Amino acid sequence: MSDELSSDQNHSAKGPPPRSDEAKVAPKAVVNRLSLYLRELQRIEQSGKETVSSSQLGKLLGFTDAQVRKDLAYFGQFGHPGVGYRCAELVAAIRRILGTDREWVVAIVGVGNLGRALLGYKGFRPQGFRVAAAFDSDPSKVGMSFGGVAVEPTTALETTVRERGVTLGLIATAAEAAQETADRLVSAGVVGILNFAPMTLSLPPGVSLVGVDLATELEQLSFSVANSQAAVATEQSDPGPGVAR
Amino acid sequence: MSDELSSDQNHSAKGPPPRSDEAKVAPKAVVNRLSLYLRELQRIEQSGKETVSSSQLGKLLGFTDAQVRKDLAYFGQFGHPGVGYRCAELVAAIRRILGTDREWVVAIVGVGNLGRALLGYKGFRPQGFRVAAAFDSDPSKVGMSFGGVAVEPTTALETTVRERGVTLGLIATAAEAAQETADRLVSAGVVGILNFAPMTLSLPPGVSLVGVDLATELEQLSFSVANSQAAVATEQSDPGPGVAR
DNA sequence: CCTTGTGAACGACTTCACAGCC
DNA sequence: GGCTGTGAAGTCGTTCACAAGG
Repeated sequence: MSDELSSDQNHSAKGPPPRSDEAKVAPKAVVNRLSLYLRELQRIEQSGKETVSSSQLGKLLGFTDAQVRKDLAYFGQFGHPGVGYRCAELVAAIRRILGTDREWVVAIVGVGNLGRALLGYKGFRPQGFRVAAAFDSDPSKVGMSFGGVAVEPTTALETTVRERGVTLGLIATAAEAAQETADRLVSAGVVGILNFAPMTLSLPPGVSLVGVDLATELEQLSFSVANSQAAVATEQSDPGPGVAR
Repeated sequence: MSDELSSDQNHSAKGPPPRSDEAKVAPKAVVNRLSLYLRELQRIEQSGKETVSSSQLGKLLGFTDAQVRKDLAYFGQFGHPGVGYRCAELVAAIRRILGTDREWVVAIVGVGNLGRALLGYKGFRPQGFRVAAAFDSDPSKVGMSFGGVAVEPTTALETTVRERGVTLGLIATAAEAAQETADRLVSAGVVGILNFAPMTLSLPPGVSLVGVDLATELEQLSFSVANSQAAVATEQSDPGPGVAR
């Protein structure tokens, strides 16, 4: 399957300007940068500044001012000419766009080194993600608690996920168990999966997937170094230019 | 993106087609997929298959056959018409391209939950990355050992990095310490950094950076779910631009 | 002045479609 | 028959540059 869906139609013949209101789905690269903007804005807000201009924000992240404005403009008009963007306002707007203005209940499957790190990670809560359950098939881990979450046997996955209203699943199992874990999470009602297992998953339409493979990330770095593509990429996705000089 | 290195400047006015030979640097998106192809190929090889066609490989990952062929063609001719690609051959070629046909020596700074997970991660070694050092500023952690690597005080960073020939640094510190850590790694000779701290880093030109922010990844998932952009992409991160200078 | 929002130009990436080879 | 490599066409994303607002 291809990644995008065919969601929106496009078919303007030629003559009249296609006036499609609304519905212009945002490029993935844009959404990626949105997270970066949010992170930076929260830091700026913390420092007491009330507003930022697109060029200031851009400079902090290595983007052009035009890029910043264009990105934000995909979702509405948040700026104030002559002033810039008010941090608090923009932070709220971006969180709304990303869907993190509400709380997402997440479950972690696989309590190995990585699963434990995720259970103990302090950065999720403030961004709207609450880890409410953890599962592992190893009986010796069941009953232990990490980051305030008790480990349950994998057999309890479906019932616990349903009972606690878990909507996102985080897979930190071995590659071999990843697909089955995904299937079970989906059947229990999870609508999005963040996969850390070095394995390609296939999911039914309607379920979102984001994958993070640690070895793969290092490979990207290796290539980058081997080709001296300096550049600075701070996060994921997006091709961006910018080398600096 | 400026994938170009600074080597050549561009400035063709208009007239004659710019004839840049050679030097067509691969799109970053392509390099990203290369890692995915590699992972899949290794699995296929393991299963005993000798060859794969672009359409088979594409189907496994959710890409079109043309995409797979085009991606590989950026780097040379690896296929055999009528046959497909020989797995072993292609695996070797991709590793060479990514630069993982040799061993990279890496160091991890910050031995918190995440740092320990990275130290214990079994997936690095087989892909060409050897973790040779770990540092933490907390004296109570110094001397402990994880994944066979002893934790050293951060004060030893420069000397140890140099002595062991570390070339890549992995930052798993708190956001506040990330920039200073990066600066020290760079000054000790590291040429690439994989940053897990939720913080934008700025590095001198010539040093590569890849960033992974766990909260950010979840935000992408959140957006995806909120917009039902199903998608099955097993990708992981990717680049971002960055500041430099 | 400053800064945003945006059409239009530009360039980057992807898909198509087919010639050539097994 | 099956399959790759690749120009050509098309789509998508970024940069430019400027009108309009505080």
